[in-house]
Amino acid sequence: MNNYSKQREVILDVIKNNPIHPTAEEIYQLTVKKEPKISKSTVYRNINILVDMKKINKVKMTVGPDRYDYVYKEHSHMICERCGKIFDFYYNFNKDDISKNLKQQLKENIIIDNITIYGICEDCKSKNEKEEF
Amino acid sequence: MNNYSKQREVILDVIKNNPIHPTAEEIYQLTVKKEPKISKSTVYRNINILVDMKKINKVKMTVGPDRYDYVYKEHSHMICERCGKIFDFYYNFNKDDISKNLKQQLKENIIIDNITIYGICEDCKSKNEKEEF
DNA sequence: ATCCCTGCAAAGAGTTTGCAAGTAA
DNA sequence: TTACTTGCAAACTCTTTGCAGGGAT
Repeated sequence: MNNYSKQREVILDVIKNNPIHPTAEEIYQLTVKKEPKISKSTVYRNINILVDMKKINKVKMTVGPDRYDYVYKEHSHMICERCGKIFDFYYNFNKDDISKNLKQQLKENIIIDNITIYGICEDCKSKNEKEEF
Repeated sequence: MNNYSKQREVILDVIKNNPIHPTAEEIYQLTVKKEPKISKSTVYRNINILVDMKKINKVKMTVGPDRYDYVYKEHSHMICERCGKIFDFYYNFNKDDISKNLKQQLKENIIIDNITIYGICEDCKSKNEKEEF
């Protein structure tokens, strides 16, 4: 399926060592320091391959480009809808019970991959103290 | 802040009466039937205004354009990562407990807006029976 | 030898913006 | 009459793709 590629190795390494949920652009900027001739399309292509290989996760943002996340341990994300900051956290969702509910309501067996919370972080909340929060 | 606008009313109406989680393009196609001279930029502008007004929700897709959702009752979404289908469902997440955990782990008071599950639906699962699911 | 990978440049999808004219308050 | 809204077209951001050459197996 996939041949070895130095570029892909460096890209994965960059994502692994930068737990900042980098965007494709940030991954490119970090990778190009180690592989000066790499092109942005190679970065995009390999990011997609790594997502398919389940070595990294794509994190959907409410605003701005997608971000990526090295899969080191199962965790959840809380994403601020205002500023886009991503927080990792651990929570023991009752996946069996959620699955049971999904099955009842949707009449489908769903495989739960991950659970994401969209909300407002403290900084953004305090910037909006006048509003209806 | 916002003046009345016929176009915006029609757009909201279209979203309200089409619980199919339409994309901006679909909203435009449905709206243009009632308002033949409306432009796509007006649709985009008003969608953003309606999101700001919290009359509709933006639903982030794993693939393809964003979709929109009339806010009629609090519910959660399960989004298939393979085909992009959105399922509405109701689940009584223990938001107080989740908030408590977020506070402990992130040292921030987070306002939870909505909880989205990303997973694989039954159709997509059976199309991949050979794989490691 | 065959298939996968690369860089480059160009194209693509989806969304936003500047502008001059029109409409609401 | 001031501030918000519109349609149009152009610009913009992010991502994907076609191609010819290079590298892995």
